[in-house]
Amino acid sequence: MIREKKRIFSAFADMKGLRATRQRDLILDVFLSTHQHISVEELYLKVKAANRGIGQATVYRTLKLFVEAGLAREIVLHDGQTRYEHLVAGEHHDHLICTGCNSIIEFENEAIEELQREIAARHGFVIKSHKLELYGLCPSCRN
Amino acid sequence: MIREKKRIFSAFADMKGLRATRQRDLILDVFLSTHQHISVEELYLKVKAANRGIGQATVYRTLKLFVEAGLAREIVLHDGQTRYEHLVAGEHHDHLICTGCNSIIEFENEAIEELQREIAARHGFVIKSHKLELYGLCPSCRN
DNA sequence: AACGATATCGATAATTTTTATCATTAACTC
DNA sequence: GAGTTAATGATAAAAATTATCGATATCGTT
Ligand SMILES: [Mn+2]
Ligand SMILES: [Mn+2]
Ligand SMILES: [Zn+2]
Ligand SMILES: [Zn+2]
Repeated sequence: MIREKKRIFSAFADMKGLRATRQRDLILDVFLSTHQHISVEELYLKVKAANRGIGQATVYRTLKLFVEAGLAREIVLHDGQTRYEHLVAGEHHDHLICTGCNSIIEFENEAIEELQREIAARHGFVIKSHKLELYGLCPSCRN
Repeated sequence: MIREKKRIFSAFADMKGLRATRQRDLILDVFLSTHQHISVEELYLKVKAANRGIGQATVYRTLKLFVEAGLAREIVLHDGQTRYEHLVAGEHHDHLICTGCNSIIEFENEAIEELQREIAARHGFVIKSHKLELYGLCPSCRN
């Protein structure tokens, strides 16, 4: 999986005429080693722990490349912080978020997706992307 | 409708012990005269046109009060700009957005809402709010 | 392997949006 | 009307992201 994603980025870089740099390699390694929904600042700190010299502008720039390459998705939740998560090709999911502890549950629902397409079609739109976030309290935060 | 909303805000202010100021009156008047999805900056300019002396911090503060009073909803779309829209008590809608011309179509779909509740229940959540945005191209922007 | 062109980097300034601070002003109570 | 204090407006500050730019590293070509 990780090896595959590295290959994808490498191919993307080739196609776009981008150079292979130590920084991009390292940031991709660290990003792939993390789990879901990491903020730029959090990732920057992790990367800096491995290589003191890396600037945060580079982390910002590189994450945008990952999105462009189809490896990552940018998500902005209720708290306004921009986060990135791994993107699995061909898959999609939405988020159920606890406003108490900020935990996130991912879900997929084809019935909703189909209804979305119907609504869009009714207005002559073709959907390119969508964002569905459900906010509530998880079982442990309800007490 | 407008008179009713002014009454609601007035009652809200009484309840919270807030004072009735010229600024709040004016900002509410201008806000109610606008149509959907206005940014703070846009509203600030409109308000300033009516009364040069008003500060934008007051507009920020007052819009938050409108939300608290149930008169307005804050929405943050793809472009990152925070906007406010009138809220009709007991009603809810989601957004279909054209990424070409930024036009917005509002829709309601009870079937989707029901599916959302089912998904949440499956994870022991009770939904407090949700956000559904469909992004695509409108008929005129598809050419 | 060295060269040359230039993409990329890191530091930092600049932007953008929103919030905090605080002295002054204006509502409300009596 | 006087006193109390919430609210305002100007401005500083914070927070997040983007732009700028000289120095450096990459890479195709020698
Ligand atoms: Mn996710
Ligand atoms: Mn709307
Ligand atoms: Zn929780
Ligand atoms: Zn359009």
